[in-house]
Amino acid sequence: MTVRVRMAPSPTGYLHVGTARTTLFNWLYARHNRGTFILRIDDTDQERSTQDFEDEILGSIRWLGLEWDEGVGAGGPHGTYRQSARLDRYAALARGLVESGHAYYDDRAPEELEGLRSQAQKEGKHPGHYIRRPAEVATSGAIRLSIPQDETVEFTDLIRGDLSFAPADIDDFVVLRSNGTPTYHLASTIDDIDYEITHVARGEDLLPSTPKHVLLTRALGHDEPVYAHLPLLFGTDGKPLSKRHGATALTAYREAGFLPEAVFNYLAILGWSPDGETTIFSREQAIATFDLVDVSRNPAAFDPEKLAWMNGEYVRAMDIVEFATRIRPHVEEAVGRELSGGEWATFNEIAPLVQERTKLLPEAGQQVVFLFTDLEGYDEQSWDKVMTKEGVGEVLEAGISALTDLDRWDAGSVEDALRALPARLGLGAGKTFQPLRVAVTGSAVSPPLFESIAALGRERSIERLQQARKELG
RNA sequence: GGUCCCGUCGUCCAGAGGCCCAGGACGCCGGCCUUUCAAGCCGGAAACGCCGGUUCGAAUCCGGUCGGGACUGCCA
Repeated sequence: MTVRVRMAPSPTGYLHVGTARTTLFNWLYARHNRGTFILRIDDTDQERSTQDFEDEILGSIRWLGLEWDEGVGAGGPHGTYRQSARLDRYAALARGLVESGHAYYDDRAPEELEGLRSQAQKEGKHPGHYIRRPAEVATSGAIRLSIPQDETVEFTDLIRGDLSFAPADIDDFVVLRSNGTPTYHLASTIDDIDYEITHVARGEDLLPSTPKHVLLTRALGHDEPVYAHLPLLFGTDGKPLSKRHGATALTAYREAGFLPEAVFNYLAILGWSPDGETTIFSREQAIATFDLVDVSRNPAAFDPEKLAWMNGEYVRAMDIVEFATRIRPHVEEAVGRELSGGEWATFNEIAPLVQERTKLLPEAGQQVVFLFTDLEGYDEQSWDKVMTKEGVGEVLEAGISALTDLDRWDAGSVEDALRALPARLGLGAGKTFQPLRVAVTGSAVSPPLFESIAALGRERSIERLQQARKELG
């Protein structure tokens, strides 16, 4: 039997990192088993569903590299893979359920139902205990599934093991609303049957609904798929992941300059690992070893700091040409204009040094702005810390003459010339080089000094040293 | 309130009765390297929620307890 798994986002919001991880695990499971990964759109909620959200979700999934084999945009033998196109089918099957005696019409008023519920709660019982088929069944209204009371519902969860639910704790839930539209339970269950889904891996929040889906599937005359309920994602404080923990939309990470392969790796490590030692691994390695049964049962905290560290690992592991190419947009963004071919050549000279100290791509742009824009002043802290010291003026002057007399202009020559300064001035290396750094780059924090000066060029380097000398008064 | 799920360092993961006075990673602390910032290297602090039981032996099995979470809609 080939594995067929699906992801079924509702286009009513952005792709949440938790949903992204669920998608990732489904994808990994399909790839590991050489199965089929299906993408379906659960857009029964026409009010809240939008094309923009759908585009955003699909774009995010593609960005992560989780291509799907069947479904929206990819085609397949099951039509549009959009629930909004299948409303008639859901309604027809719901009515069939009434005919076969598995379901019944219910036209009781909301207030009446509410009364039954609060009564059940008052008595410490499950609402299902009261929301049952009335003696007098209606001939119209919503359609509820009738839960057989003589049998406990049992099924196996790949992650949690054998689970069982007492029928009294399952209410006769609505499958078709009185307006004829299906509930999530109905549409999702029918789709899983029609699309021949073999494994349903979803968030643990759906676990309490699973016995309903099992019963519904059986009432429809089929065997239920294998379920796997993934632990939910939390913040590092143990509270459910929300805005106050930072961005929860995957696109926010994309825009912040995270690499898709790093996000992929990080999401995978939330609730799973290939072994006890490995933290960084390729998608091929993940595919080779992934299995749903190995997924952790307890909730995982999404830690942006660890993600950032991991992103740095991926940035540094990147091929230098690729790195230089990928940060171009960020460099131009930081500089505020497009760069010329010559400027790119300059940039490429120090790109390897920038790469080493980059965690997020946009930071890389910040590191090189000094090369392509005029210095608009100095970083205040840097100035106070290094430029207000005794002897800074002499250092700058020595630097100016050392560079002016240079025959050749490259990092090595610049280094040779400047290395001689500390001894000549009777100062420590730091006392000599830091003032030069601040003068040339505007900050006490920058890429390595000699390479920076070499890349800046003789004329502009000396200009900046003179400018700083002037600022000193 | 009820049903269900979960419980190893601050965080993620490893551990499926002796290999564990618990291992790897992020973060943190200290050191080395060093002209800055990173990176790298070395070292350190840091956990089996609690109580019983089973067993020669328990992080691993059982029970209870406490704590956290999800669900409890004609939302998904």
